[in-house]
Amino acid sequence: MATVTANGVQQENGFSTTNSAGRMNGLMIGQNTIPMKDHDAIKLFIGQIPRNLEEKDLKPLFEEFGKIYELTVLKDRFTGMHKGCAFLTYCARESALKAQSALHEQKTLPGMNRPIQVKPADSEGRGEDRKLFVGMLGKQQSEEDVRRLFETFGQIEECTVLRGPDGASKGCAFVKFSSHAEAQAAINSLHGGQTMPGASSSLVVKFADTDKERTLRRMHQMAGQLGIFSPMTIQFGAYGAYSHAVSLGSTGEETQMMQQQAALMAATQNSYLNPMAAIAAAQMQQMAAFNVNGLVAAPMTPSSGTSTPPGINATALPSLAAPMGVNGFASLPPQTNGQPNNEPIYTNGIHPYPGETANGIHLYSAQSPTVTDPLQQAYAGVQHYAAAYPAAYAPISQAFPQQPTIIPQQQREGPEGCNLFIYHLPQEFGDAELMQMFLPFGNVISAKVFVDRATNQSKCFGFVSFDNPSSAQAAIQAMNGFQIGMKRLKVQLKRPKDANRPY
DNA sequence: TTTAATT
Repeated sequence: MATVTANGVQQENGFSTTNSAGRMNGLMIGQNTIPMKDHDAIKLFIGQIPRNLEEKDLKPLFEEFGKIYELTVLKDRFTGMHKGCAFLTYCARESALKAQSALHEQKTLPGMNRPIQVKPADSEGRGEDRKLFVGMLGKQQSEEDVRRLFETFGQIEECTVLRGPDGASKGCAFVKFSSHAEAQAAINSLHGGQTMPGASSSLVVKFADTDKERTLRRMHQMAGQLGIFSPMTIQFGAYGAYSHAVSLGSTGEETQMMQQQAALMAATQNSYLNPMAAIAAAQMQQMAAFNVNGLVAAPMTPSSGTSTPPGINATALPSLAAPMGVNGFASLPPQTNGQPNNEPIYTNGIHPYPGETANGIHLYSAQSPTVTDPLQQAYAGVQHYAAAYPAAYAPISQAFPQQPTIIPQQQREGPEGCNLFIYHLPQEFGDAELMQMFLPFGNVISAKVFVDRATNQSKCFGFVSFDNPSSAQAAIQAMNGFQIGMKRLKVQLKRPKDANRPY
């Protein structure tokens, strides 16, 4: 029995039902309605979604164009962090087309500085083998100008000039053709052929980077930035090894190893001033921490085949490789690629420090003489945080910055059991950094660093309030003992006797 | 001079 969908498209599949609005609902079998979609339905990628919007918030916006078959907000699989984009499949192909033309680049959701993106997901078409990067454009050249330049070579599906937040062109663009051959033809004719007004050299037309290449470039940039400020020889050593691998042309495993090292560098460099960078490093590592065997790559050991970079202290190397092998972010068997392993494995995945027992009690003989390598210490700090991160998974609903509404103007108390006292904060930390550090664990209603009135200097302690006790507990679990520089944070429930005083 | 994001 053929039925007609809400938008009038004939549908050849089975027994349909309708809801109260008269829309087709799906296939009814007994009491259950199974959603149906067109065989040629299009999966859409939705970009530029504010990170506080979940499926239920998005649904009304998209339902306007037809019955939704599936809507999934993308989350980081490890941190649960909203990625700011989603996949959307309508039951009817036609709905997808309507939504795309009505919404793509047509409106900007609150808090975003770019318009919403609605287009077929990458999985729908073939890869990026028909997308060109165009460099050395004039800063004045618009999408239209670029289009005119390329339209003789074929059907242009997409043309975007890259712009900064202020809207100024970055002098480059992406142009997507409907076929690889068209794209190739454009390269052949245009690359290097002319110099645009204001450009420093001739036009660049080449296939756009793959995801892999992009990741590599980011690593490289990050490593470069770290190198500039790096006070530690070992970081230059790590960077050297990384560059070496790049120049060889990287295999998957080498890429993983580079990511590990980059993460390590980030952890080291930034844990003094910026634990968020350490957090970012931890997130990066999730992508790369383990090789196909589930074993950790041990890239920096002298036996790994990669030459030991000049200037690196060889005795420091095993101390780098070993902790990676022992502790993953997930609980893994204690395999270490042949590295000796005498360390206990803790079932909760958290690796306590020397001076701290497995159940988290501080003995406060903390700075063990056996852990003196600052890199290792910094790494341990990241490990501690990252290992405990899954515990913070559930409460995450508000993402990092760009949420002006959750930045408190003044200190607010949460309910009993929701207020934390944090000591041993870095001198440089202000309210904003404190808040950022605790946002992953839930809804922070207040974050206050105490400041000396006379000097305006931080007193290195502060208070953070959540709106529920389990967020507070998750934060204690993850952040108490978190190493920043040479200090470890003390994170505990605020003593109730202060409860009624603002401070 | 390589995007903000692609399960």
